[in-house]
Amino acid sequence: MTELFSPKELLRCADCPIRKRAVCAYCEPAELADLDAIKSYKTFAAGETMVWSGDVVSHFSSIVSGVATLSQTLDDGRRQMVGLLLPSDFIGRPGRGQITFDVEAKTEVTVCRFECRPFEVLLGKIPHLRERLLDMTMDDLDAAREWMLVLGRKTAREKIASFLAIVARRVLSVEGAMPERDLEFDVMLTREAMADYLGLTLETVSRQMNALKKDGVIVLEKKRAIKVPVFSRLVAETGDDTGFSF
Amino acid sequence: MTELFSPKELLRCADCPIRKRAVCAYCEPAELADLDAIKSYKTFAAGETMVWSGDVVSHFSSIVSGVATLSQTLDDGRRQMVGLLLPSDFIGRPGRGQITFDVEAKTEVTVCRFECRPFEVLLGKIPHLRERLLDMTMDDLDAAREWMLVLGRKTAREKIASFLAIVARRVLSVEGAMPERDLEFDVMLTREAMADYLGLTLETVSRQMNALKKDGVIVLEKKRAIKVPVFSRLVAETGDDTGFSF
DNA sequence: CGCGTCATTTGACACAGATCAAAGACGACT
DNA sequence: AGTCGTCTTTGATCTGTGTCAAATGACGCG
Repeated sequence: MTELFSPKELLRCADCPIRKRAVCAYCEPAELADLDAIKSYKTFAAGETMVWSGDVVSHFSSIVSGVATLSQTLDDGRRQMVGLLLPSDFIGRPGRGQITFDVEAKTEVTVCRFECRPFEVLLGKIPHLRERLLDMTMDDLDAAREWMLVLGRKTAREKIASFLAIVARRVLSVEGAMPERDLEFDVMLTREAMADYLGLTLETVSRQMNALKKDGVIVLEKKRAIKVPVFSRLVAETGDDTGFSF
Repeated sequence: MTELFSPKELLRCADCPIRKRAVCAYCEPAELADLDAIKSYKTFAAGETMVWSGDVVSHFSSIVSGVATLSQTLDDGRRQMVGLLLPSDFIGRPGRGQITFDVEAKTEVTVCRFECRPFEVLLGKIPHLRERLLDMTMDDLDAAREWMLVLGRKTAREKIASFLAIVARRVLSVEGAMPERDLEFDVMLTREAMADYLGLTLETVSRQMNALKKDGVIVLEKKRAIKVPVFSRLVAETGDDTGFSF
């Protein structure tokens, strides 16, 4: 369980990689100090379940690095991912003790976390915190609704293309600008996890990935490492020209 | 375009049928007076589009009576409903001018609405309003995520059963207690709208409704009027015993 | 009362994606 | 370098839903 960030390196919020996008994004330095006082870091290993559905959670967390997923399971084992958590995403629901989804670390994940009660107190004290939380929740809602269109109405090929386009946008927007050509990134998920996200089987995911590769839409170098020669070509395969905001 | 509620009847918030569940639910009488001062009512005919995707909206609205839907359309006409709006549901996104979904009245709909700017000012002034809006948004997010499981992993029969169970819970919770046996309600949607909600075709919806009827899970009296002899029997058909909170 | 419109049902058939099965690939560990 | 476990690919079939088409029913209107 090696750590990408040691607690020491991160003690100062000013240096935090997610400072500008996390729940604390709107906070002034003085307000940040209040959060700083109650925060701590924790790292989870790849594959570890961070929270089980139904658990009473003790902390709210922001992902600092790594990738986690939110998912639901039916009694007979059918599984659906309902959220993809990347750096700056928030986990937990102020006002509710419970969480109704499993949260799993797909890579090693480091979170910045706050005990529920103290955080809820700050929520009452810091308007900027509330505003950011509401904005993030509304963004999540929009993303979930975009995804319902993908799940309900798109073909397997369109689902894969939509997924890759979303991941490309999100991963690369964390890093900075996104070029139209020759963009490269990693899908950090197994074919099975992609299938769970897309409402498909892993076999279908594999076949469609290879079909997109054969058609030159993507280049697969190391199974998970995707290269997209022309981004608009990928977008054209998603079925809708209107891009996602996820 | 007959009106179920005339503006006059509704002038006083204290008498409002959605007083306890709408965005104003947490407000004190004094706070309510501020909202009262900027509110107005509007009625839409069944079938009317209340907002087009991409529109810059001038008002935020709460549904007072009737049923509306939130939906997205792909270029080639494929359609997915992403929200079912019943009395007390809120339409619009403070902080964003645009809406990215079509909002359609499926029955005659009366809304209580507020101009965006004045409402946003009150949002800054009234903590109870903010809190309620955040709670409602989080409830919507949970509902959307539950629905992703339905869209991604359930069979046609399970989808129909899930839909009926959700509508039963929502419609009847507005009216009061929900009995286990012999509950009756109206699905206010056509087979086509149900199909759009469930990611199915209207033919499949029709077939599965009749299959559930043949198996005695539901009784169909007038196409849209559903009777459920034993509610738990319907829930058993949804594929998951863990009920929905929608 | 008959006509037109719209919602719904029913039937026959096709196909996308699921399922079942097996073989490769790749990395980690000894 | 070899072995084990996990992830991925590939092939052969099956099946749930979609698609196309037409009949039936429900309701308002002249």
